[in-house]
Amino acid sequence: MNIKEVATRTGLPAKTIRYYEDIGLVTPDRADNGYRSFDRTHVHKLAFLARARGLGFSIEDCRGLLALWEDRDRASGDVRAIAKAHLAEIEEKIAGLEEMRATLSDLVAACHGDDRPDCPILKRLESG
Amino acid sequence: MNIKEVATRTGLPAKTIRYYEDIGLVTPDRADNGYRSFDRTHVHKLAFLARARGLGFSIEDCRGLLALWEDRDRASGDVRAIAKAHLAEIEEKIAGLEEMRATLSDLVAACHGDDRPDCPILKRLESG
DNA sequence: ATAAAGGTTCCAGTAATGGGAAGGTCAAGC
DNA sequence: GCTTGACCTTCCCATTACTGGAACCTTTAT
Repeated sequence: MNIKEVATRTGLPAKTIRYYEDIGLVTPDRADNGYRSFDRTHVHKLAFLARARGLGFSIEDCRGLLALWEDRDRASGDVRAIAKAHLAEIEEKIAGLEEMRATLSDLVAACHGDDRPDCPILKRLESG
Repeated sequence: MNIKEVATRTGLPAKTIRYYEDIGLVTPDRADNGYRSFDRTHVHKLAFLARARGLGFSIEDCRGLLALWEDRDRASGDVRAIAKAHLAEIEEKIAGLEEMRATLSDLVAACHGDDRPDCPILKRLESG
């Protein structure tokens, strides 16, 4: 299977698939003409990566998850630990963004938003 | 005023202040020895930048906000538009992260997390 | 024969810094 | 006067996870 079809099947851009090969996440075979040749397991692996990335796991997280995935004897506790750490990060990010949202929506609400030069948003950025 | 003091006053790392000069956000004077020389207005501007960045405005947003801030005749509607767009972005990010959190916390809850190799998290990543 | 659609490698750029090298400057202490 | 240490300078490389583009080769269809 050539790269374009893999791209269609996994939803990953061809560029990204090549990049994943570069950094050692997949190792497709090569045909005589130099084209990458993917089989079912490669596609499966890439689809796994696409989903994990979609859930916001970093590339390095994915590397770890892949290793665990391919290790028949892995402990599910290891996977859980990665997922839990990731969950904590997500929750932190959400908290930060919610703080921003609160401040910003206060500011937007306070701003009359017309042609007058008086603007509470800038005032706030000016003086803290 | 030398860069270190400005860094202390604004909370921005010296590196970042130099970078902001590079990209044209501030233009400190230069002393005879080549050192950057900041005055009150520079510090004020940098403090403004620090706050705006702290609220998650991008550098380019900041450039726009700074221009409006320095324009005595600006319309507060312009500022409000930037802030509203940013608010919308933040809300999108929060929504995305909350989806991830929901999925992940389901997965973590479903995973027994012991030494057995059976892991619902990997199963889910495997089959979508 | 030619053109389109695919494939390849490599180089550079993104956002917003951070790290560190190599070297100039300044103030204090001896 | 000299040294030490803290500060300043510029410059280049690294980060994350790709994305775009150039230059070039292969396959397929007309």
